[in-house]
Amino acid sequence: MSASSSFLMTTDGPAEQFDIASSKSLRRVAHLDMDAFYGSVELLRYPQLKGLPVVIGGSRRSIDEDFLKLIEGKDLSLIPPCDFPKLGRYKGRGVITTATYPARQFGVGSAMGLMKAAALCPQAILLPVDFPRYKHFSSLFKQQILSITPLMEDRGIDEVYIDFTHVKNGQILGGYELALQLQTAILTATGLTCSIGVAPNKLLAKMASEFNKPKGISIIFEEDLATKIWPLECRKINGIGPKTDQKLKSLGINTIGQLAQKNQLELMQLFGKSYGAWLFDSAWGKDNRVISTSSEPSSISRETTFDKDLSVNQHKQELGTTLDLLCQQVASDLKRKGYGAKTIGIKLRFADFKSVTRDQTSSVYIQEADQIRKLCGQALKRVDLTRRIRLLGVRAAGLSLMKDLNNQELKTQANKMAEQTTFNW
DNA sequence: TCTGGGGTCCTTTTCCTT
DNA sequence: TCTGAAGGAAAAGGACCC
Repeated sequence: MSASSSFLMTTDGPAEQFDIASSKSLRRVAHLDMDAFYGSVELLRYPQLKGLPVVIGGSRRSIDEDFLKLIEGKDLSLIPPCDFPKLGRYKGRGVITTATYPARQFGVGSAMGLMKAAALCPQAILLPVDFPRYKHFSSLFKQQILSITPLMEDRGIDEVYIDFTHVKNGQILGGYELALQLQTAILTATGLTCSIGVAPNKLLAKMASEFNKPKGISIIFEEDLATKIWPLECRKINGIGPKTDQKLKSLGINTIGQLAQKNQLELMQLFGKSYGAWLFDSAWGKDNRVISTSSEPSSISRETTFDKDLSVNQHKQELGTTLDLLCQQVASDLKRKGYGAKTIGIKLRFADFKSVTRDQTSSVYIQEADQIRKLCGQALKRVDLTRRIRLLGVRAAGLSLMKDLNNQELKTQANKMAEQTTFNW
């Protein structure tokens, strides 16, 4: 798999970059990114779609049901490609979650509206998103990593950071040896490929993992900054998004190298104290964040976009039903994960795509759908509801593990909650 | 023709209390 | 009673990421 994988050699060669003789470990951090994750997972069960334009997304109940009918009782790998639903037949709201390379050649990309994508490539095959399946493969590849390296930070469904510093083979060729070992283990266990960047810190490792996709391994040392990092666009820094990039460009800053030549104080004046300082440090490859192996959620939310924009006057019932459902979903998420929440928030997005949020904080931790619903009602009273509504969401924040709260506390809570007022659309 | 859903983090604004 | 300052907490919004 990796015979062609790249290895970024520095002028002196990698062996000179760390001191094996004194067995002093250099900090080596890896970023591992699965290659085209959703699409690759789908191709494992529909290999006949390899090389064809395929998009995944737009999941709506109607599509999912049609799709289930199509595949029911069949040998999935034998369904002819012409039987799969085509993008051109689809009408309605939704976005592309991901597109395979053949589909991208038509200009179709993730986050694109389905209708726009259909206009560009009507013949593309549309697969519904199968999140449980991706999660399953996600845990498979992470298990492989953990069986080899103990310090792994979960960064989402298809990527992780790994601390190579004190792991066996982690220092050989700057981390190349261990990266290769991980790639092989993951391919054997899942049939999926990944790209790995190894660097002195997370920031650089993340950039390095993008260098040679797919199946790449890229090794970066501190002294590679000027040659390997500075020529890149600012947007390649994880944390510089479209807005900041635009602002940087308007200042004549296009590359990371140009950003590094700026005065830090000036950046702090332009972008704010903390973000400005961070921009400067990032341009100089500085990042001292540690690998965090555990994390607690700070919020749990559910939201949904309606097929059509709804008005409170005409669609009172549909809005009410949806709000109830979202509250029930958040409640069940909270219970399943064992959390209580003190703050409940609602989110509305209007027909003009503008959003508002309103939070309501309770004096006690709550978990039940009707308690959440009551707080949502209080929050909704503070929103101007004359505009048509596109999206409705419910969020629980201020979380605490319920097992940490004692029974007496919970009883007091129940009493207090009984006093809350209700809201109807 | 538009633009999902689930998160995190940060900044600014608003509100409350002293 | 009114006003203003100060500080903290909560709320709101925005940017970003996968």
